[in-house]
Amino acid sequence: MSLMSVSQLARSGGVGIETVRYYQRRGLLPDPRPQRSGTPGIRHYGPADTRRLRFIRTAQAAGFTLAEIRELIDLDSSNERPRVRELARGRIAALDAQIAALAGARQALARLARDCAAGDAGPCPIIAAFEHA
Amino acid sequence: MSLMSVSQLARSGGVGIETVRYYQRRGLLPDPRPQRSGTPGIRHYGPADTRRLRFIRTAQAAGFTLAEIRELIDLDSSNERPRVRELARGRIAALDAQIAALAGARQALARLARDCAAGDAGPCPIIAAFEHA
DNA sequence: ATAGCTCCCGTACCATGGTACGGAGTCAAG
DNA sequence: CTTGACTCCGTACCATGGTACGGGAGCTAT
Repeated sequence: MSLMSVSQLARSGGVGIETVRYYQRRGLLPDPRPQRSGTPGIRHYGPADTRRLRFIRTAQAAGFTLAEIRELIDLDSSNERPRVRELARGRIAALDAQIAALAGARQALARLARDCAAGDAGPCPIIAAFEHA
Repeated sequence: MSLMSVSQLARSGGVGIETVRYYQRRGLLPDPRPQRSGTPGIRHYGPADTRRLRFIRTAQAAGFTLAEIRELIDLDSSNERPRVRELARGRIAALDAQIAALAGARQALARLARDCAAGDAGPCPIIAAFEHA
């Protein structure tokens, strides 16, 4: 299981084969064949690729875009930790803003759903409220 | 100011003109000219359109897609409040999940940023952690 | 009445994150 | 030595939410 085919790699990362190939095109996953450029043939992948794939999924879950993830990966090789921290802090701030916005919307929506359920007369307060907020 | 041009309507809703036209194509905003179909000429908009535009923006902020917003609008005319509540509840659940995911990512990222700032030796813990999470 | 804005309209294009397709090559088993 | 599974590759397509372009018509002020 140390050397995997693309489909095994994809499964190990919980993504589709096409997604693996897409990540390679985006430079997020190494394409294991720059030996002589243009060499054809079947690629084989190792544990590092599985880790990389996990990295991508986790960073994605934290809200990083693929472009940012690519930057993080590149920074990893170049040891520029301050820049990594800068990206992380930016993402934290964005997450805070996003969480606050969603929480606000959630509260408003929950209250409206309660009001809407409370009576069946007149215009639905959910719709009405969205026109004025 | 009661009857507006498209650009005034767009400004009143904080969107671009093209966005107004896009919403019309998507059926989110009425196209004020079904008098005789195909009548050309300049359209005029009223306060109801501004309200509708605000509704769209607010619902969007609550995470509804344009398709769902369209459904909400259609339901408003047909008085199906149970269905509106159902959509609202679904959205609340989705918001809860999304908020939890983002909060988790935020906490992890914040801790990692602290760890990363704590020392400059070895691999950056942010990158490393994402490979195993 | 001519310039200069705005409008209308269709169509094309953008970013993001994939997903699908078709043809050709490769590989292992029966 | 053929069949079937898997791979490679380029290209095209998808959804979402817009944004831009270009030509022609109309309004308004000078």
